[in-house]
Amino acid sequence: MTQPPRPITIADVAQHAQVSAMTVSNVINNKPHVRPQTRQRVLDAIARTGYRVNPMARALAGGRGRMLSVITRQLNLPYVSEILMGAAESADALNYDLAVLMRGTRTSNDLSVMSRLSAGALLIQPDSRDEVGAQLPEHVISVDGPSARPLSVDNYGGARQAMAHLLGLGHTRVAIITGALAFRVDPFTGAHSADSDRDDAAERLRGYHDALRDARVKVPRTYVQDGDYRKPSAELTTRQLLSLPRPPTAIFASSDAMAIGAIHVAQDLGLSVPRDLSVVGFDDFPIASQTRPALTTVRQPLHQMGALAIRMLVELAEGRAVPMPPPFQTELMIRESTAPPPDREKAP
Amino acid sequence: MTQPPRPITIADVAQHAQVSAMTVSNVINNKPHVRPQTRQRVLDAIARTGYRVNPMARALAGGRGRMLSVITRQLNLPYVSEILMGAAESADALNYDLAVLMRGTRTSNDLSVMSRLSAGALLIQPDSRDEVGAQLPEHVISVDGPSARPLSVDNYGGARQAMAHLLGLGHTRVAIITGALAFRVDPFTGAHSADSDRDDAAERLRGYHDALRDARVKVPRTYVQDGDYRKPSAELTTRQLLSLPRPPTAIFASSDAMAIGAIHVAQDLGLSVPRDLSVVGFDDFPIASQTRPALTTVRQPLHQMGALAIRMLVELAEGRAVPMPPPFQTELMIRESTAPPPDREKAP
DNA sequence: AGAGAAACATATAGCGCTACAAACCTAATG
DNA sequence: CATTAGGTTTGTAGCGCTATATGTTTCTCT
Repeated sequence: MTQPPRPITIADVAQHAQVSAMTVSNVINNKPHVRPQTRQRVLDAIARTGYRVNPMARALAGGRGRMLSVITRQLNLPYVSEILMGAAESADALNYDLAVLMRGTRTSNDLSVMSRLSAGALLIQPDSRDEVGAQLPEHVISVDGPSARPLSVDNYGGARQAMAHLLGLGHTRVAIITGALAFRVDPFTGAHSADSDRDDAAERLRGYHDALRDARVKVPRTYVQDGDYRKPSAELTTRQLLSLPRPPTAIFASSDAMAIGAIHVAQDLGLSVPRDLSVVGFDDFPIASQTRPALTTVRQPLHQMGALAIRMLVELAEGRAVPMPPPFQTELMIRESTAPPPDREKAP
Repeated sequence: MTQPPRPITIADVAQHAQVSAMTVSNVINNKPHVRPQTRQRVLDAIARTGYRVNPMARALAGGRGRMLSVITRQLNLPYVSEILMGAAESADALNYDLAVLMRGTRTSNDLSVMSRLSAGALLIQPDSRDEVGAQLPEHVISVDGPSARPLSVDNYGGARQAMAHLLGLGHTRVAIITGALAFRVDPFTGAHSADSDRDDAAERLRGYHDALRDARVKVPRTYVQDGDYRKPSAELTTRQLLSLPRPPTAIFASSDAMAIGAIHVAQDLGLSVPRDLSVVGFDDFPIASQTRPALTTVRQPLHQMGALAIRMLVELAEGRAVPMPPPFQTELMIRESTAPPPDREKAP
């Protein structure tokens, strides 16, 4: 067991440079009032000794580190990793370090680590009352969840984009597979109220309804099917949709995973996508462009959101005020899974 | 700007419990020699005050925290996130916290944070001389890269599994698209030597060759095509393979992404997979089972590797010796992209 | 040249925690 | 009943750094 050599401290550097420890500290932190010549001497000593700051000591002593953290529950979701990569890029550019913390099942004790060690935190899908969020709201930004500073996507607008595309193509029989609608059913009154914090699915559904209404297109109630963002739910509901007496000619799926599920079911039933059925997804995950047919989908600017969140965090950390940006706009990625409805090709 | 109230310290708790700070520390750390009654009193005080340890102070003072870190460069790769999720699960079960650090482009200063704050680190695809790895090798385990304690997958065996399957199906015209072969070409002598640290691709290729040799199957040199693990490279080479005068009836792709690329090209050329062409991938990423046809592929137990790495790290952290496990065995996931060669169906 | 103001450098005092060793209690011995 | 062994508790002394205040220079201006 090799004993790691005693780490170099600020005092060692001070000795080498023939200055006080404080001066070394001042140099490290780019404080003013250090003569260039002295600064250089210290810098040399740092290089010579191979000194590195101990962020813990620094944090303990009151200074905040140049580290930001992202706190999330899952990691293997494209949703999360997209945000993360945007955040990482941005952090790198701003010369901050990024730590990703996965909170475990129970509330993590050491969650406080980062909240103290880092200058700020980005929360992805935080709980209603996330500890960090509650404890130091002024250094926290959240995506897809409540906090003092939530970043949001214009889900409603995205849905309208998707519907405008479909409607524009001539579809009138457009179904939707919703995301997980976050309704809480009161066990006593039976009343169910939307969880206003996590309403992406509902917003997309609203976009669907409004688009239909504005276009004066009427669809049967059965065209609205509940999904849960995941593929199996879409497979089930697509089968139901396609076995309807008057099946839809287009499906707006509230996630890419569900869109892919819908396409697979359609193909299994001998239908061609997009000739017989158009499908639009939501998210634009990396797979979306890799499937056959490549998926037409609503792109969420997750990468940019991650990047912006970090930039805002840095602003906050460095004491500047930051205005909250408006909801992020989505972008419709038109690829191969949508086409005019078969009717039209026959009719005119 | 609400000033966060001064955080509760060990001293506050001590005062509440009418004991010394040291006793509180002893209780927190489950040290022996604390009377149950006293312990309880302290525990109550902790609950009452809402005290939480300050991991930085603890780390500074010499104790190592219950935190492990994973250090990686990328996050949006299925490869990485699979390992990560395994690690997260395991860490959670062992009551450790997990921090994921993304090292930026330059060597991160605060990389040392975790190496000091955490009890150990798992390095994913570390550089040849990663700082943490070099500085405290006794607390580091790596996956897919050099370190004192590298975890490895039996790439050779995996390739042989894939080939045995193909050969068993009756294929004799089997091509391979290799991964990124890490050869370094000496600019002077022209000699090229394999980078022994990152030899996955070469190992898979060796498995391919040996399987062919053992089965006494001869294939033209053109059946070995260089890829780089990514889809575009496979699309290019598959086109070449299929335009050969005697095209292969099966392709062993060294990654799932490349396998999917191969399938798409084949489909574009009007071939049916697996009827006209069998394709085997390597990795078994989540997408593999979601494609049509679902991909037959060699599964790397990444999840388990992540989980084991953490378990080993905990052992190391707690002072026990851990033997290095043998290379992880792969598993062939037989799905829909492989079938007997068309020849056979005609011939007999 | 001397006063005052900058600019520069340094001592001091912790941040919250844990080793370590010393002190304090029991209760079981001789 | 003093002695000792053992468990139990508590000071003391930092860990490496920074805020603050307090010295030093050095420069500027009259």
